[in-house]
Amino acid sequence: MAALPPTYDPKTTERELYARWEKAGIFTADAARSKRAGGERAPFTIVIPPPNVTAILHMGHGLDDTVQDVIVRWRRMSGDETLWVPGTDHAGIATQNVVERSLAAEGKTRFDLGREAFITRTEAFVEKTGGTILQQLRAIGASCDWTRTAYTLSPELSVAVREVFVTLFERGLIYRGHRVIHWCPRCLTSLSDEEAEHAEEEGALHYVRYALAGGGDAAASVTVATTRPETILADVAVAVHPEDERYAGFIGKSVLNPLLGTPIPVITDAMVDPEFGTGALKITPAHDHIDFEIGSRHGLPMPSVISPEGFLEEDQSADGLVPTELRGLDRVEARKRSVDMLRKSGALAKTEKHRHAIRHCYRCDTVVEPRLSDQWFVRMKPLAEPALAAVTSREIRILPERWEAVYVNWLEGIRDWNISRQLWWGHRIPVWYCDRCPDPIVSRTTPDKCPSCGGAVAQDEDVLDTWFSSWLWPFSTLGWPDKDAEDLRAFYPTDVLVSAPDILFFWIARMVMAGYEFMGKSPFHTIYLHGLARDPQHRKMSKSLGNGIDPLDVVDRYGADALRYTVVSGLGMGADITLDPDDLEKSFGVGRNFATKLWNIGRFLLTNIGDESVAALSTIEPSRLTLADRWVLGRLDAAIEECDAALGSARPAGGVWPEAELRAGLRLSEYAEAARRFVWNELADWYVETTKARLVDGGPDRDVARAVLVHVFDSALRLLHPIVPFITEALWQQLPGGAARESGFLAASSWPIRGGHEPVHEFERVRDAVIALRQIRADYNIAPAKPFSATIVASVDGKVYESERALIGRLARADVSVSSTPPAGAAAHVVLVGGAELVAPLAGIVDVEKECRKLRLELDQLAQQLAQLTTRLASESFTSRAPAHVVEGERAKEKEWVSRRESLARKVESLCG
RNA sequence: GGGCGAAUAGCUCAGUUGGUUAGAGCGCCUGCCUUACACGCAGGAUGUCGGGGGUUCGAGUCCCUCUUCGCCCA
Repeated sequence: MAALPPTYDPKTTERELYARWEKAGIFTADAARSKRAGGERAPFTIVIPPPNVTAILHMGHGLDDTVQDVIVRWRRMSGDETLWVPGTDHAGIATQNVVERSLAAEGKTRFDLGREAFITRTEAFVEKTGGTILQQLRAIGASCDWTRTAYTLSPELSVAVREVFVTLFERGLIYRGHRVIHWCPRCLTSLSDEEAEHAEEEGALHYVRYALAGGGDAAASVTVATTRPETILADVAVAVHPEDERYAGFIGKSVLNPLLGTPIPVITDAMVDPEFGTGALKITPAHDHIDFEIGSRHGLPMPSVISPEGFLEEDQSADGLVPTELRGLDRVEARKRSVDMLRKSGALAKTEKHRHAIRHCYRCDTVVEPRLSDQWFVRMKPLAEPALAAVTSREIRILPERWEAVYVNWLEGIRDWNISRQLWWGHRIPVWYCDRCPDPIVSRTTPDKCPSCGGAVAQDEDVLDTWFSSWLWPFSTLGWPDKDAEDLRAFYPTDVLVSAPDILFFWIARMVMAGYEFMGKSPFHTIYLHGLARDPQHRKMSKSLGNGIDPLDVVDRYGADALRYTVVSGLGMGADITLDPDDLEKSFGVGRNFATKLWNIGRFLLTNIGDESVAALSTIEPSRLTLADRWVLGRLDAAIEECDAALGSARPAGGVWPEAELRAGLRLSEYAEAARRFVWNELADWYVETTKARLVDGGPDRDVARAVLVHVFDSALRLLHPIVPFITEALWQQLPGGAARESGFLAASSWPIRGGHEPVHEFERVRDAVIALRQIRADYNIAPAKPFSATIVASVDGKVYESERALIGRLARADVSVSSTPPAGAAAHVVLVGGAELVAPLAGIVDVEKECRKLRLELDQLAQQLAQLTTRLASESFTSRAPAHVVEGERAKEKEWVSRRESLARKVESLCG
């Protein structure tokens, strides 16, 4: 066998291994093997949150897709027919923006090209640069089924989108509405509520006097507080709360628009908050959501004075309303000018600072403009009900639990979803209008003439919100609307949806709704929401802040396994992960170090086991196993159990999560820690050390050690494979018999199961004795290589020390004897856990003072704790009320502590007088 | 303004239904290149579990309250 280098080199391994996995078809699911399609295996499906087709991999993907891959590899090894569906999202606004920017560089706009040419150009762009991210996912080891790669704008998925639109229209759940929506003046499209994000900003609240019209009391006026004085031009009323006595005298009268001098009525509406500002609200129905509602109720006109691009402009609804000095100004500029004008005319009473939440476009961060327009909406209430019930009935669980409240809260206050976008890149709305007939034509197939009158038809200009295609992702990717599609039968419902919480509403909740509406079943049973990648200042990683980390950079420097291990071990349930873009070594050294450690354990094994065949553990006569052998096998079982417990159930057995499993499972960091602890702190630190002499000594015991080592390391590699797939595969392939076992790939091998090995507590005595000897060595600065002698004084049960005497001595590099009486003379002392004493006569160097100080301190601390324990046990209220096993445990502890205290006291007595 | 959540070692975080002498990684201190590993080994230090009150035999864990911070929705 070739000599292995002392550090693992991911570069020479990872790419080649991935290619071999892919070529062997390990990631390709077979629908026929799914139980739902008559096969033998339980299906397990994850659909990837589709990244934007033009995106490149960032740390958010690195995190999200690592989590999915860990889960998927775990299930694949556990024998499920596992499918991880990859794909991309056409990302309407984002992709259109990118192409428009490239056009702008040529001095052109999309309107110069025209719709068709623009789409052709965008398609070419996507063709060329799109899907890069799918290639990048391979570099981090993502075991997606690439034969099923999907795309939201593919012909297949477009059929699903059209089917859903038409069906919902037929069910009365899609309608066209004329109302105020969120409008991005930069993207020139409407946005849904979710896409218009809140951000707190320092603004100003202007108090403006509206004088009473018609002479009379010249001093009488109503003062209105507004953050948007430039919209005063489009005011059509002032509203007050009907029970607000302050304004009782004004109701039904008119006040003068302070910028235009035209009269507008004072009306009452219960929606007005008397507590806010002055309690009087100016009504501008075309430029505010609430004003629109009030305006509609009162049948008021709705003039609009702001253009789609956000400039003050008149249109036919607002003929003559915009004075020349404001005309053509941008919103912000117009606001300043309006304030000046109001100040000059004396209408401005005062201006206050005002913190308030302003909505911004989630794609370009431009301040959103409320705009009156015609849009298509989905009626959400009926869709929300099953989605809500799914969580309360435990068909779906959300991890971590706290997001469940957020989900419920959102669904309970759900509002209709604006799905039309004034873009060109996306699914064109399947609605046509006839010149002569009033009703729109909503159709699955593209009509060439009006079905009623045979006249010409024109398709709706708008496209659908991208999320209107991605909410179908769990079934559209599996072949729906073909209800007999093999994949759909075999793999729907899917199992776990892994994502960050920021798209809980955009995407996840809507997928649940679509799942129930079109499949009659929830699309998945578990929603796993992980945290976000943040920098050391705790800021979210983002392109604009420049604090991102390129996962490929990390892979290049430390390997994919280092990236994955770092992410998984640092990702507590729902917790954010902190990574430093300026110090990758600090951030990912943890993972790299772990990989190297694993590599070196393998290196030790492979170089010391030799080329002769290794016996299967099952063929080893149990009586030939040493204490250490039995101990490590017991620890392996414990580690498997801990990993299984941390990962939890793959699915709810009866379709509904039982209470006990509802919050359990998918604790990936605990799984990683349990596996790490076993491999590093138990296998490497202790067991491997115990085998060194046995491997050198030869003889039949050598074969026992070799068998146990190979078995235990093989199992450890299996346990770790989902987290660090490359290095475990590379090592496993070299293990004696490795590649010949099972399918030839660890990635396709089985998850370890416990071997029924009892825990071996006696070995803890060995460890304690070794640690105590090392303490003495450190305390007295005895050089590591210099041997010293020590006696273990065990008055009662010294059997373990007797039988493991040589091992203890070797691990501590000391000459150990066991006796029932302590040796005479000055010595260093440690009282061991079970009450045995360790005495090391160190002629000439023992510091009796120091020994006494150490022992007294220990005795004091123990006495104190023991006193508390004794008091507790003496208390009737404790012994009678606490559960029996707790009391029992405390009694056992007391017994042990008493014996230890006696040993310590005796020692102090004899040594310190 | 409404809702949800967080506060545990210098840092990042575990701590599942109340019952261990409160843990891990990183960092820190001391000594070691002991031929698998210095990306390592051995030994060590570090916590009034945000403040206050309560329930309980028993509270990091449950309740109330205050402080600070975060997220979501108006």
